[in-house]
Formats: sequence, C-alpha cells, structure tokens
Amino acid sequence: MAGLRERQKAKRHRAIIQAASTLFKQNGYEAARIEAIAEVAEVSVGTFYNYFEHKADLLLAIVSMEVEEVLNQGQGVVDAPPGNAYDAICALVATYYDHSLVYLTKEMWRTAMAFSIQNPDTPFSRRYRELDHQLSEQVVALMTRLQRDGQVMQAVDARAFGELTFLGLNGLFTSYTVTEAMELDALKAAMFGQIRALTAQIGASEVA
Amino acid sequence: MAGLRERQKAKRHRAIIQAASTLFKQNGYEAARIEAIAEVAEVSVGTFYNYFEHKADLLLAIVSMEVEEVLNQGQGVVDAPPGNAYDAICALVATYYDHSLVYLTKEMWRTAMAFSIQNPDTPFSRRYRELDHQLSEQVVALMTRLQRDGQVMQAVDARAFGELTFLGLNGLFTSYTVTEAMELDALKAAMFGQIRALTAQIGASEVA
DNA sequence: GAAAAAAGTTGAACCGGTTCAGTTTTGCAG
DNA sequence: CTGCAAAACTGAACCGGTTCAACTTTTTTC
Repeated sequence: MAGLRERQKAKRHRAIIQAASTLFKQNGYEAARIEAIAEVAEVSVGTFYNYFEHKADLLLAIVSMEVEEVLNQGQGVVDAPPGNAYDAICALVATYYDHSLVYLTKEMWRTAMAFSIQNPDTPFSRRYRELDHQLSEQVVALMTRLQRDGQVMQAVDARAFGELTFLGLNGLFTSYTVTEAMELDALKAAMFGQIRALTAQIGASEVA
Repeated sequence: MAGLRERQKAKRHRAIIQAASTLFKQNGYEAARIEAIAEVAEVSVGTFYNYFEHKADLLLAIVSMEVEEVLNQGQGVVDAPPGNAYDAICALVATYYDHSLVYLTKEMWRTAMAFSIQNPDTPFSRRYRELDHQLSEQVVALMTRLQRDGQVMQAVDARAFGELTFLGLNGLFTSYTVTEAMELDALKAAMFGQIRALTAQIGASEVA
C-alpha cells in the first residue's frame, strides 16, 4: 500500500528533520530560522507547522534518538555490571554522560529541558518526561540487581536510592548544560563523588 | 540625597513590580502583556525595558523574595533541628515546600526555571543559581549539624549527602510544578519517602 | 539663569515563531 | 476518465516581546 500521500509525508518529515539537523549544527538552534529550515527542506513555512507543532519539536526527534540509544547501552551495564556497586553505578552514569553530546549540543539540551518544563501539557513534554522516567527506572534496575548480587546491602531501599541517584545525575547534568565552560570530565568527577559517598554507605562492607 | 531622578526611579520600579504582581495573579504570567503591565504602572513600554531586561526579570524579584524568606525560616530548622535525622530533614524540606506557593504559582515557577535554564548567561540565571546554591548549602549545613549532634553516622560524607538531598528535593519540586494536578501533600510524601530511605542508612542506629 | 550634557521616556517599527483563509494535489466513486 | 471530497500546501498576516531613533526632563556647568 504506502500510497503516494503516505510516502510523500514520510519523505518530507525526514527532509525537515534533516534540514533542521544541518542548520542546528551550523549555527545553533536559536539561529536556525523556521523559514530557513523550511527552505532547505523545500517546503513552505505553513507545511512545516503541518508536521511539527513547535520549533522545539524538532529537538524531540533528536532527544528521543539520543536517549533510546543511551537506554540500550545502559541495558548492557545493567545486565552485566562491573564487580562492585561504585564501579557499576559509575559505569552506567558514564554511559549516559558520554553519549550526551553525540547528537545534541548544550544549547539544544537547554532548549529541550526549558521547553519541557514550560509547556508540560504538550506531547513534547510528555514524551520527554517518559524518557526521563525510563532512565530513572534503569538506574533502579541496576540498584536492584546490585542488591541481588550482594553488592548493595539488603536493608537498603533500592528503588528509593535508584531514584535519588537519577535525580542527582539529572540535576548535575542540568548544571553542566547551563555552564558552557564545564567539561564532561568535571561533570563525571562531580557525579562520581556523589556515587562514592553513596556507595560508601550502602555498598557491600569491604571498602576498597 | 535622593534627587528627583533617584526617587522617580524607585517609584517607577515599585509601580511596575506592583502592576506585574497584580496582573500575574489575575490571569497568569503568560496572559499578562507587557503593554498592559506598562499601562497599569503608568509607564510606556520602552520605559518598562529601561527597568527590566526581560519580562521574566519580573519573576526574579518575586523568586528572590520567596527564596530569601525560605532561607530565613530554614535557618531556624538548622539552628534547632528536631531530634532525629529523619524529622529534621523532613522539617527543612517541608519549610521549603510549604512556602513555595505564597508568592508564586506553578506557572511562574515553571517560567522562572525554564528561563534560567535557557538563558544561563543572564543576570536572572546567575541570581537564580545563586539562590539554588544557598539552599543547597543550607541542606549541607543541616546534615553537618546532625552529624555533629550524633544524629548522622560519623562515617558519612555530610556534604555529598546534603547536596544529593538538595538535588532530590529540587528534582521532585520540578516534577510538582510540571504536574498541575499534583498537590503539595503528594510532593511532600514523595520526598519524605526518599528521606526515610536515606536516613535509614545514614541515621544514628536505633530505628524508630 | 542660560545652555550644554546627561539621563530618561516614548511609541512606532522590528523580528521571528505561529496561524489561517484560500489554493492545489491526491484518492476514490461512478 | 471525470467530478468531488478530503488532505495537504502555501505565504501573507498576526502576535507579543524587544529595540531604537527622536524627544523631554533633569542635572551640571559657567
């Protein structure tokens, strides 16, 4: 089946995202005018808005791709975590952080975050929160797994600590995107410090 | 000694904030047009922008007042914390949360947060982060005090746990502002759960 | 106290994201 | 094929935050 209409639609959708990606990389998100994006995609401004509700929705496609890849990689860590709690949690966090600038710049992250906060009732925001939720659940899954493996004390509330860890890594990531000068290494160092403190309390007894 | 110019300036500044507050309360932040604010303040649009760089700067004045009051109240908790770690941290968090909607609506919080993320190089954002930092330091101060008082195990890294707690309460507060239907009680319940889990691990031995 | 300088005010114009009434294209029934 | 309804396209106009060149008021200078 795939009628002409269907195919054209998919083609245009791709063309717009492609055009946007190019222009975003070239001069940043702000600088990319809808008019320019539409022109490169060989489409009118009106048509652009037939495909996307807001300019920011262009970011959603990219953020989704980004987070989905990261969730996939993260699953690898959860399935076969390094020996101790500290190393395991750091490995997961590093997976997230290291991937974060593959498709998106800090400016794009900021725009996506800001938009999602300011417009909570849009599909964009719902999807963004859903992705956050999945990341949070993955941290919980790791924490639970570590507990099962005896790397985390039985008495701890794995879910609560997993969620708290996620809020921590998320909060620090926000600081990172907001501080143009901050390097990935500094972000990791900050988060690893938190994880060190945390695992010192909840990790299996013998301290390295 | 307060020349005419000086006095007029202060008067107009006050008039604009007053007008904005009124209109924000009346119909929300978005709905309040600069033109309307200027009109109520008996000032031209151009003059408005002589006093404020962005519309969002109006929120800064309110957010500052809000956070400063909360820091004051919070100091009371830090200086004389309830008996055990759980109660003390919950008391501080409740102080923050309970005060949060006195001057600001959820919409205003969202706008302030979003603006601060998206425009990190503005005075607004710098000030906003400074306030966040002070709150974080207050949580650290409480944690340190609790440790000194023997309510938190000596081995824990009070700073790290304080900062993590702040990131947690901040992250949950964001969720709260983003979910129009969520009540203050639900927010508190969620955060208290985190604190329960946390203090179970780092609190002085005897569990209630 | 006149005149120049400095500071402040003003509103029309700008800018760029978003909307919408009118037009074109596509799919389908007869 | 033809005609028609539905879907998609288009770009000029809208909207509201922000800018700016011209104007007014205050302060300073001599």
